[in-house]
Amino acid sequence: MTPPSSRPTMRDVAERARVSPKTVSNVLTGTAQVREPTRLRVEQAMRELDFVPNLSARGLRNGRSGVIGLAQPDLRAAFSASMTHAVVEAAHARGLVVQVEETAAEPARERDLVTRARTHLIDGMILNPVRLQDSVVEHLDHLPPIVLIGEVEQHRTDRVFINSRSAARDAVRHLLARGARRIVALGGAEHGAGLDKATQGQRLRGYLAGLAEAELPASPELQVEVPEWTIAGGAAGMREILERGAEFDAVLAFTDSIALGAMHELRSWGARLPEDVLVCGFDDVEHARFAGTPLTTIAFDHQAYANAALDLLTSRMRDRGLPPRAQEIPYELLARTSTQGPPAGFSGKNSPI
Amino acid sequence: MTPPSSRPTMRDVAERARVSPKTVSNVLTGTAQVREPTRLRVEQAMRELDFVPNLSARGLRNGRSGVIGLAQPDLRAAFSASMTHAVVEAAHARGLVVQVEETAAEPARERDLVTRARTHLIDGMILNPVRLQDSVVEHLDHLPPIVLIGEVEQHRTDRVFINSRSAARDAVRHLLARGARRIVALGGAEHGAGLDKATQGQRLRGYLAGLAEAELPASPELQVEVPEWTIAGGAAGMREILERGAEFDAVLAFTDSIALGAMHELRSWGARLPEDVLVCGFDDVEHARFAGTPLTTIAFDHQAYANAALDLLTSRMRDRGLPPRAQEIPYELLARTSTQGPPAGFSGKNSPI
DNA sequence: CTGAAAGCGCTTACAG
DNA sequence: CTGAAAGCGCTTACAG
Repeated sequence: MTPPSSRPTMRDVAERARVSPKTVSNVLTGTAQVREPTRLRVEQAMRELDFVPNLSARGLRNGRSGVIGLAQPDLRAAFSASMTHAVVEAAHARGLVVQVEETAAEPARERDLVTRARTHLIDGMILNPVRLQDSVVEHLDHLPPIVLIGEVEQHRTDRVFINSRSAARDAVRHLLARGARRIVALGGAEHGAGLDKATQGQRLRGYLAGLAEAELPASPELQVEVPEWTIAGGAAGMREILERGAEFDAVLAFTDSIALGAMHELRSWGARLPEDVLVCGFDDVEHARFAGTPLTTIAFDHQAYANAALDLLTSRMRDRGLPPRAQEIPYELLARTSTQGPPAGFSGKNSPI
Repeated sequence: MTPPSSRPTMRDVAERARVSPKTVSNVLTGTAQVREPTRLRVEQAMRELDFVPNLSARGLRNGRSGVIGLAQPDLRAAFSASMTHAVVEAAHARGLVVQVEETAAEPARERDLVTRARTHLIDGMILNPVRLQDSVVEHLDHLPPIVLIGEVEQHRTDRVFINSRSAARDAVRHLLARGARRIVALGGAEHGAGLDKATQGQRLRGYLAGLAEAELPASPELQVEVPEWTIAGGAAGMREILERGAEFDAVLAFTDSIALGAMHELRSWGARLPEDVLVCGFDDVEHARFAGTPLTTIAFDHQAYANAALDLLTSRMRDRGLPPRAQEIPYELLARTSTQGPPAGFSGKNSPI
């Protein structure tokens, strides 16, 4: 094992520049003014020695590491990838680096993360929760600053969100306006844990509200939960609806990845898109626009979302006593080919595979 | 600012358990045997105080942080997302956490990362290089252990790779066997920097080799570089070929994301897939299988790839004196709908948009 | 199996 | 504007 001391330290720099370590520190952090010639001497010594400050030592001393955590359920999902990109960019702009965590692989992972977060050298955390918002809140006093992303129903943590309920209702209105009457909810169901889960619950509520205001019935047959919000998960959910033999003419998928899986499954059962079935997604990830049938979706500015999360997080890192804040990011429905109606309708009974 | 001392320390635990700090350390690290009753007393004290070790202090003391870096060009790309997932899982299994970096956003980012890597508290780094393999090699002595992923042409660094050259040649053979004769290379070109860049160069060489062994000419008109290996980048590259008025009957895209963009662009120019044009990608990301026209691609085990990278990295973290090692991961060509030939052929002249 | 001392490399008061 | 001292919270020799 290479000994830790193989790297030059501030002390080495100080000796070479003939100043005290404190002056080197001043040059590095800009805490105090340093006279030009002294500063140049110190900088040259740093260059000559190829000095790099030891962040463990700095972290130990001032209690901050410059690292934030970003925890998401499944890093493979397109929305996660887009959010990781946006958070890394936003963090970089603020002099922070990002440690990523994945919570959905094992049930215990999200709880572990929250209870053991402090062990991970992080100054703060952005968490896209699947299950555990309550237990986050319980542990809040023992945790580093946390910003939740998504529609978590509590008011003790900072959070960034889009109004998923209203967005889902808008999506239903759009599908109805394009001639749909029997809309599948792909991602949540009233029975099951549907309404209990943060983002999923809000989208389901919006779906139900959209049907209600059009005085259309909500049919359990047209609702299905999707455990993994991936393309494969969406395909599996769609298959379940099709195997039920349900009749429908539109699908509201709770993410774009789910929508892509649904479109694939529908095509393989012989459905024409959008002639038979309209499809709407959520998130506007890159492949929504480039899908075989370009996907209508709820779009919002992912970078603005990440910037808001980092603003909340860094302000709380400066002052943990701030009241909890919630910031809403605007969305818009982007109509693409996948909802060019009116749809003829489809059913798994039409064409067993 | 919350003072660093707000958390209980090993000293607090030691006092409560009536032992020395050293014993607490022994319980924590398992360095030395601790008698059962003592250990239980210490563990109870840790629980009562909600003690979590300070990793900055541990890192300062033993020179390791337990964090590895993962640097990729563009975190939004589907392959990056898949690799991030796989590396996080592999790291987790080894008790490590992952800090992510993005290098393509600004030209200086990759160099910065390499020259300043040590500042980032990381014990090692997995780097998917775009430009800078040479300068990585130059700096190697001053860097933490590095594993390169991708087809970098040098032999001083540990690396994991698939044989992209042979894979690209296999893809060309496959396209030719399915009836193609004029194959677009979407991602690299002989003129331009085509052959100089690691992965891109290997795939281009394989493409040229495949044509040569069939005694078919390589036409510069059918080659184009794609600066961003994303869906949008693929669409832009395909558009350039189409606007040249080139005639072709197949596309070898250098990643699946590029392929998806190409398929979208082809469709919007009126091409039928695969009736007019065959398309083959690279990487087998999830959306390749679920594309409107399921995509033939070069598939390999992403998790095995990540595991290999971590094995190389952790072994080098233990012993920096090891000779450089290269590990090849096997691939296979997965034939899907997008290469069901024979293709009729297409040209941008057919249908100006 | 357990303890007392020293030190990893920084930065923060405290002096000048 | 610069310096000498102390200490952040651990772990590593060194004793017993």
